[in-house]
Amino acid sequence: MSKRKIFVLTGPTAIGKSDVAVEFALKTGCSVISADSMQVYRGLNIGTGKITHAEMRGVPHYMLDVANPDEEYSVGRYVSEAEKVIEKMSSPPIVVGGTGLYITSLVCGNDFGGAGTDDDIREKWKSVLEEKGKEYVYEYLKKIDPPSAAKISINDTKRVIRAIEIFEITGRPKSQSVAENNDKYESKTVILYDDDRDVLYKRINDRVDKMFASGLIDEVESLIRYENCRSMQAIGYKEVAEYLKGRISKQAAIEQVKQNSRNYAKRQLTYFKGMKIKNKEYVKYDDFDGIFNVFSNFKYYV
RNA sequence: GCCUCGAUAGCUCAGUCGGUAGAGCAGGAGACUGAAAAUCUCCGUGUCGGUGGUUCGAUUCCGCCUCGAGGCA
Repeated sequence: MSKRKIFVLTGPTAIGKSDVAVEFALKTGCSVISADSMQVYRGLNIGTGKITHAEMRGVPHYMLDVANPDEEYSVGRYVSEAEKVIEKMSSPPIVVGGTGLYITSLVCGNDFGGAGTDDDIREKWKSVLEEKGKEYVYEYLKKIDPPSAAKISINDTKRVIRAIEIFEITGRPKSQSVAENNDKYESKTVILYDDDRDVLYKRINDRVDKMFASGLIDEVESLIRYENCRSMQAIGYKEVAEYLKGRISKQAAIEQVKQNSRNYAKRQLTYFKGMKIKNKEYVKYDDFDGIFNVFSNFKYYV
């Protein structure tokens, strides 16, 4: 059985992915699959820059609003759910989003070594971390999985604990159980870019201003009961929550949302650059013809 | 007008008992396999406000000037 084909469109936050995707979908008749770790949550609309119903212009969008804000969504869940959606499609979809890990995991078919998650194990090691310190936890990882320990910083406690978790669930060290990419799909990826960093940052700042103008604060207020949930670590939400609790001024919240968004965009750019994925190509964000050309050429040669 | 305190990296500031200086943030580069809008790693030469003086040597001490902040009139 030959591999299914997918188009992938990504780029830093505020570069204009959603619009391009709809344009492309309207021209080709394909559907859009979101690849965004925060737009999966219902109710997180303004702050995540989620496309509105009107903006979809009739194009079917998937993987938006698939979880409640108090759920703990994850890459693993994303991959299996998105795969199911793609299975049902007769023509290639366009996968659009800024969450690089979701994209690479979906396209490559990562199975994460068959290890899921185990809250008990995580909680256990979190308390060990608090009681005995990161050195102790790191030493343990060194003992059970030296190659992983060598790659992970002692300070990156999330990854240290995850590596231990994989070992405790599967009985094998992460360095041996995580499979190589198996290229689940035949994909063509377009990374939208802007050659002027300052212009990108300006666009981000303006977009944040628009979010506040369109009611971000009210949106966060309506979600404030989820403040300790994973969804509320999203940029735009955590900062506004601080404001609503009276810890920072409104102006400070706005500035922080801008700052964190800019830092996030920077990290995204680094991720895309190093993304190990086949057929990736950079196209300037406003070069619509270029984007269409890249995708349509791909259509013919596969 | 007088007095006091400031003036050091893009920003906020530390420091040098006189031997040309360092943190946080910003910025840059990088990592990333079930928290990823998360998490983590690396990168710091700047007329130490200007100008005279003391000194072997001044960003550091002294004088004057400029600009801030506050106080007294």
